Amino acid sequence: MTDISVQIADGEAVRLPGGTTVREALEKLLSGKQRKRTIAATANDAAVDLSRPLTEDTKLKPIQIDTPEALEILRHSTSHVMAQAVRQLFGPGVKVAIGPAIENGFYYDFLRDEPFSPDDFAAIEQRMAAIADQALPFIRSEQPRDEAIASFREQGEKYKVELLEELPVETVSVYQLGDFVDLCRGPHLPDTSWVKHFKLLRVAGAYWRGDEKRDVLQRIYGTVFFDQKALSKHLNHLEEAKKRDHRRLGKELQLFTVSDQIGPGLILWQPKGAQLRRLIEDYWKDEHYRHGYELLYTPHIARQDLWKTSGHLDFYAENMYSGMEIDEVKYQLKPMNCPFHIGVYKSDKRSYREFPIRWAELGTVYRYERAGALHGLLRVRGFTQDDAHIFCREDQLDDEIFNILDLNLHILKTFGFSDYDIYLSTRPEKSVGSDDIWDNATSALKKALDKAGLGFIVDPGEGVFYGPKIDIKIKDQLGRSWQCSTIQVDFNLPERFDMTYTGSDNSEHRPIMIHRALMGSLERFVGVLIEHYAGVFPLWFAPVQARILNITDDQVDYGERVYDELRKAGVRVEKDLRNEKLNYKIREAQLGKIPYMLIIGDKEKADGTVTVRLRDGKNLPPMKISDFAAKVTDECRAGRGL
RNA sequence: GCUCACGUAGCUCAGGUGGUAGAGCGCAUCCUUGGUAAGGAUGAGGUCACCGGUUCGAAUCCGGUCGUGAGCUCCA
Repeated sequence: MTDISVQIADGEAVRLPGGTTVREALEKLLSGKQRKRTIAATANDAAVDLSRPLTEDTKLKPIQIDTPEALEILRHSTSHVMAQAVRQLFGPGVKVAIGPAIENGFYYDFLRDEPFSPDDFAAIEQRMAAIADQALPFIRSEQPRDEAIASFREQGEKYKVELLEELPVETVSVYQLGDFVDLCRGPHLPDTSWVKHFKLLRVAGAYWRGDEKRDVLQRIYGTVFFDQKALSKHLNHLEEAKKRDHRRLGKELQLFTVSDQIGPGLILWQPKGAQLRRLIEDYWKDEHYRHGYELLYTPHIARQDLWKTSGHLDFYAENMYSGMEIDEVKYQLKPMNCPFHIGVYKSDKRSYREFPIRWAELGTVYRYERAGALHGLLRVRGFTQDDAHIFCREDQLDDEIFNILDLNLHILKTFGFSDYDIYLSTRPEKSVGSDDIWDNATSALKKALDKAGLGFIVDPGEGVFYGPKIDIKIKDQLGRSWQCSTIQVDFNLPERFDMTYTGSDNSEHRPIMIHRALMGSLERFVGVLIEHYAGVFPLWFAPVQARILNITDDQVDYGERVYDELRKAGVRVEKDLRNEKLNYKIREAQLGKIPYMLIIGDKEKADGTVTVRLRDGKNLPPMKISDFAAKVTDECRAGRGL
C-alpha cells in the first residue's frame, strides 16, 4: 500500500505506510502522556477506534478523556459491557435491543421473561467489574449486511435483525467483546479497562422503539465516569435532587397534598402552600396591572358548542373530560381559557382605538393526562394557568411580543430564575392559515427575540396548529430545565369566532391574538420553586416569615403580644409558646426553614424587643417589635424588585 | 395507557415459611421552666388501600379494583 499523510490539527504532517492504525499514528504524533489520555479519535471528522487502519490522507483529532465526546464513548462502551455481563449471568435467552449513551449515563434494553430487580444489580456490577479487569479489547470488524442479518437471525436476536434490515448500507460493523458480538457503529474504547467507575441506577420498562404497540423491554439505566471523583459528584447530585424533591418537601413543609379519595393529579393546597400561592398570585396580578393588563375571571365549564367553534373538539378532544348535561344542553370542563376571553371580547363592539387589549386571568383548567404521566405538582390534571390574551393589530404585533418577553423575563428574574433556554417553534405539518401570515408571525417572534438580545434554538415544525410560539425553559439551581413560559401567536381563533374590530377606515378587520403564560401553571411553578430553593424560600414569598420562640412560660403573655402586633403589621408570623426547651423549638423552626426566629426571654420582655435568629444560625442584636416589622416590610419590597 | 415495583398508626418504616400487629417521630396529659438544632414519664391512635377467593384461620397466599413510584424519541 502506498504511503499516506497524517496530520493532527495544524501540526506537521507525517508520511506513514497505508494501513497504519490510528494508535500507531498517534504514537508518532503525540507524547506518551497525551496518548494515555486518548481513547479514540476523529479521522477526517469521522469518529473512529484507535485500532482503525488508515488508508488515505487523514487529519486526526484525538478524543481525550476530559471531553464530552470521550464520555459518550465511555458510556456507550459501558452499556456493551453491561450487556455482556447480563448475557453471561442470565444466558443467551436474554435478547438485546439497543444500548446508547444518554445525557447522564447509558442504558441497555433487554428482552427477558423474568423481571430484573435492583437486587440483580450487585451481581451484574460485579460481573462488569470482572470484565473490566480482563481489559477485553473491543474488536471491530465489518461484514456484508446480509451476512450479519443471517448471523443475528441464527442467534435469535430479532431486534438486531430488524435494525439491520432497515439499514440502508451494504456493509455494517460489529464489535466483539469476549464472546459477545453486537451490531454497533462505534467507536468504542480500546478495551474494557476504562470501565471502572460505574453504577447501575434503575430498571424500568420501555417499548421497543418507543412504540407502545410493540414488545415491552426491560431497560437498565446506569452511569459511568472516567474517575471516581466525577462519579461521586454525579451520585451526590442525584442525592441532592432527591432531597429537593418537591413532593417530599411539600409534605414536610405542609404545602400541598393529594388524596386518593379526591383523585390523582388534583392538588389540595394546605394553608402554607395556599399562602405561598397567594403571594405569588398577588405579585403576579400587581405586576400585570402595572404593565397594562386588565384582569378577568371566567367560569370552569362552557357549552359544548363553544368547544366545537374553537376547534378544541377537533384538535384537543383527547385531553378534554367528557361532558355533562345541564337542562338538556351539553357542557364541558375547560382545558383552556382562550374561548372565554374571546367571549369577553365579543361582549362589545371593538375599535382599533382600544388596542392593544391585554387581558390576564389565573384560570383553572382541566386536562386529561395519562395516569403514568402524573407527577406531584409538575404534571397534574387540574391546574391554574397564569394566562393572558392580547388582541392587537398586525402593526402592533412586534411591540406586544417584545413587551411580553420583557415582562416574562422580569417576573422570572424576580423569582430567582435568570438562566434559561429559549425555543422558537415553527409551522407544523398539520396547521391552519396561509404561509404569509405564518411568516409574519414567525418573524415577529424572531424580531422580538433579537431586539431583546436573546439567543434561541429553532424547533422546526413544533409550533401549535394555530400559530408559531416561543417557549422558555428555565434552569434551576441544579441546572435542570423546566418548561414554563410560552408565547403563542394565533390567527385561527379570531377567524373561527369571527372576531372583528372597526379600523380607522371605518371598516371591519380581524384582530391578531396572542396567548401567553409566564409561569405556565401555578402548580408547576410552585413545584419548580420548591426544588429550586430546596424549600428555603426568599423572605418575600416565604409562607411563614417568622416564628416566636419563648424561653420559659414567663414570656407567654409577651409572646402573644408580639404575635398580635406583628400580625397586624402584616408580618406572616407564627408562635411556638409551648413548654419546651429553646433548643427543641429552634430545631423545629430550622427544619421548617423559617427565615426569622424571634427569641424572647425575660430580657426581651423587659425591653419590648425580640432577638432575631437567622436561618444560618447567626443572631441579630435585639430590636423593637416595630423595627422588626419594618425590616421585614423593607426586605419584601426589595425582594419583589420594588 | 403499558411494564416492573410498592401500598402496615398523621409521618418514616419493622413485621422468615399464614395463627387476628410493632418501633421512632408527631399528638395528648403530667413532671420539668431550661438562652440558640431533640429533657423525662404516662397515654391515645391501626377495618394492615379496597373488594373477592383459598384456608379451621390471611397484613402475610391467589385474583381483581384503586392509588403511588421508576420509566416508555434520543439512531445498531
